[in-house]
Amino acid sequence: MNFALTTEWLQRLVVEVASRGHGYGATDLGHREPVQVEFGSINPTGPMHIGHGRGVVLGDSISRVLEFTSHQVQREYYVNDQNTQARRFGASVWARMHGEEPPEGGYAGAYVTELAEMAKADLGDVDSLPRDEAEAKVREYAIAVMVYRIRASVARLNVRYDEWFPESRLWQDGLPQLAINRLRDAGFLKERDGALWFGPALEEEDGLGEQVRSEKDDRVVIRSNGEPTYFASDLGYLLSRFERRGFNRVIEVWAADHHGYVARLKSAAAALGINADQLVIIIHQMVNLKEGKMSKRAGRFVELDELVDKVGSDAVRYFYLLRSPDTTIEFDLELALTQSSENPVYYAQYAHARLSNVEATANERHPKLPEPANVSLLIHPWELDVARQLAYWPEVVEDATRLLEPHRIPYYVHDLATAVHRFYHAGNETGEHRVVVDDPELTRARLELCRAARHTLKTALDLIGVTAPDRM
RNA sequence: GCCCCGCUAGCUCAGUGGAUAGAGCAUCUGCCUUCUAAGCAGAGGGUCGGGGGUUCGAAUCCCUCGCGGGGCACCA
Repeated sequence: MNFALTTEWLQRLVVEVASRGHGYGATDLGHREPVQVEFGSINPTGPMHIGHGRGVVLGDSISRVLEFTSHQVQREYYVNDQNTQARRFGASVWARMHGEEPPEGGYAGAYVTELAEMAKADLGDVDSLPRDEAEAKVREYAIAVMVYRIRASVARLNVRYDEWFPESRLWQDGLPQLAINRLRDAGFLKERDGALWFGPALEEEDGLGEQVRSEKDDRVVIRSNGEPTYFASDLGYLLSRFERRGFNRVIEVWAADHHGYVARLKSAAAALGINADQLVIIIHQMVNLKEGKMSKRAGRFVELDELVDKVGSDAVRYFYLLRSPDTTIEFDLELALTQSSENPVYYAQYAHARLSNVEATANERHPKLPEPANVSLLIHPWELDVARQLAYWPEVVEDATRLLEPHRIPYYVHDLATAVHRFYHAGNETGEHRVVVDDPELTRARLELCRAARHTLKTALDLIGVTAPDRM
């Protein structure tokens, strides 16, 4: 695409964008494709920290972009409510309720003790039950509280979910069992050392299958003690989504520490008869603290809530989305706090607020303006530059959709805001270049440009979940 | 050992074959009696980690080496 954008073409674009409003840039790219975006699904055994925030913001923005381009999106959080970690968590709370130390590999944070106190108050007679049942009740209770808190944390970041899907529902519906039977019939499972293993299958086509395949690539589905692994649940989860719920595509957002599982899950999907290309796994790199690795056990992590408290949702979202998922973030909390007032998000929001203010001023000064706008009066370079930026927007949306890369949007927002600030500033230099002037026709033409730019700014900010204030 | 990500201005990062490689921050110089200065204009700052290759053309594609981060469980 390399064509000169003529003045006349740009002027017509301004009219079109101003009239389409917030729909400008939306396309039918998705053709109503049913897509699930699953993101942020951490074990509900502790609070979200700033690393989780990155995945949550990324998944939410991908969902927003897909919705904007006519995909039928369902946003899901997969709640691990009965895996090993959940059991350890429940056992830890149970231990604290009885004045004991958490078991080996358990959870030791202060919030565990707090949960134990809450459980004692809310589950009064739990100790009259047999130990197994009591612990299960405590686990259920503790998980429910953590999920509640996670919901609150992500809501503060302007993140929405449609479904909180519990792992236990898969087993109730018999899906992992169904998947295991299917894989067994197809010859993908084998028993060894008393456990049931899944062997790789994807390599068959490349002619290297026999060389690549080895026992160490196998993955346990059912442990030798008869307990299923998370992998067994994931097999059922694939059937749940691709077959029971009929999603054409499933997009998962994972942190880089899980990347090794990508090939395994894809080969499992293929073995189940699902087209592995329809399972899209987006890996984002880690968020590390400048002081060192985050670690729950060492008590060295920053809670997401704390960051949102101090910096605000808009700044947090913009900060995360300004980076490609492939970049590791070294997080400096102190710097984030001191620089919060000069966060680049305000540059964009300020442009929006200025436009809103100008439009309000125009309405006061000129209660009646001519219709329609005579956009041939938009001739200055700073005016046409705004229009030129507007012309780029649909392509940005398309790239962000096709590549599932929302980070392209804040960069566009910045460029559009720059054009807007220059346009506005021209009126500071010389009064006659203001939007609101004595001539109603000229005012009306420039107002048209303001509306087009403001709508597009608002649309773009919406897609990254950042608010567009009318006043700052 | 194997797998994934990164290496671009002093710092943090954009840029998936096409013009003289860009932005923010930092540094320096100007601009508020005005529709909002959380803004605008300008300056300095680059062997795009090294080396090969493909191409009319490479930060971008291929190979290789180096450095940094992450991962290779009957945890998830």
